[in-house]
Amino acid sequence: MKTPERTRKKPGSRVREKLVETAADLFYRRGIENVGINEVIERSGVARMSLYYHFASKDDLISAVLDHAAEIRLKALEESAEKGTDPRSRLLEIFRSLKGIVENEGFRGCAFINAATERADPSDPIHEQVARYKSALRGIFARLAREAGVPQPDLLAWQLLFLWDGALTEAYVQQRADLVDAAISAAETLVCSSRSSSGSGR
Amino acid sequence: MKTPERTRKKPGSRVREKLVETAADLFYRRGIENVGINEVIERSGVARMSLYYHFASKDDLISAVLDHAAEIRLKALEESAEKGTDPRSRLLEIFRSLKGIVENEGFRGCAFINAATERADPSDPIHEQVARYKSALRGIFARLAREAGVPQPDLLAWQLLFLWDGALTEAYVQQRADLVDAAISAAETLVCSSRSSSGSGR
DNA sequence: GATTATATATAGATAAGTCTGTATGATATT
DNA sequence: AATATCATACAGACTTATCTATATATAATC
Repeated sequence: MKTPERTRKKPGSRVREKLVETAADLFYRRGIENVGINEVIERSGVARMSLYYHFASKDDLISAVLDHAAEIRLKALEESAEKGTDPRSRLLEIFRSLKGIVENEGFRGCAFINAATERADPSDPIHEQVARYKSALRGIFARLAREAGVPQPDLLAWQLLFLWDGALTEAYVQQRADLVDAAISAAETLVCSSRSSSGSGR
Repeated sequence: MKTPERTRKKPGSRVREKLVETAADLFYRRGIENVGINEVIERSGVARMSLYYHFASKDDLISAVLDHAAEIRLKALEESAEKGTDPRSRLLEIFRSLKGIVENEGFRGCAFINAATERADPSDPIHEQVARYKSALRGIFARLAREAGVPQPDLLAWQLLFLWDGALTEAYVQQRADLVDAAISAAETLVCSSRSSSGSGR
């Protein structure tokens, strides 16, 4: 059974980093299954066998790419949240950061949803990884909702996650970055409808 | 240049129908790009050249499959809406029908979003088809919202579409059909927050 | 009615290209 | 010497689409 944990062993290598970054970009922009190993190594300027030295398989590379993407994205969202002064505004700041995401050149929806879609089999390890990322994102929502004192923080967190995913998806499908404004206003409605005992009107 | 409009000419053929139905099932359950035409014809019990007689290419078959799926889905949603007595409840009835959709054995998210995701290139004709379907769905939302007399029916329609897409996506990613309850309650919140002058509180 | 044409369907072989992963050996780098 | 990287060639398994030849059944025409 190969050695699937080779990935975690030597995380610090310039070649390895280059492979992950290049693959992350290619996989996102063109779809994981539409990008072959050959293209990854050509664009990385790395030898074929160097890839298979660092990664047991293409799946192993994909896994590393998703880990990398999750780390970056979650960190960026936490930073966006810090722009808000109270929990409620921190929640909305995260949603406002959607704008920058979808306006990005080459935006193509949520990388994690895309990955889960391309791998149709729900028992594929990728699915667990995607579910974990989405749970982490939902965890941020839930934490802020709890801090804001809303009555059902977990419910609100799920609802905000639906809005998040839906906005990313439609901005991609309809090719319209401005749609996120509607998502932001929906988030405001949901957040403000979940009143705590003490709160400011809008 | 062959004759690409052959598809539309003779829509009524048992073999053709069988191909579309079989492909629709296989494409949805396993992903379009993960299913070869070999499998489609084997499962259909149809000869290879019969497929290429009715369809110019695999892409042409995919297009027919999406048309077929859109027709069925939109019709079913209109029927769900009829269970409601007034525009507002008709909107919510559509959302309640989500439950049955995600509880379906082999549920794998939205077939149209999945198709758009697998075809990464936004200029792929499939994208237009997917966008058209989503616009039709949003059109249903917007019509009912207008009939309900909400102040910004188009805005509400987009927001409901985000919820719709997000709920389908997360129910798939997290493999939890019960999540749609949270989406239904969010829809209620949004619909009821978009008050018309005369309306009942909740 | 007999003949001819057209539409539909089948069968199998195969072209031409894709893909992942491996085998092998040489070469740097530390 | 051990680790890391490179360069090429290759195996084997896929893919879509094409080609050729054949079988029916219906429709058009003489």
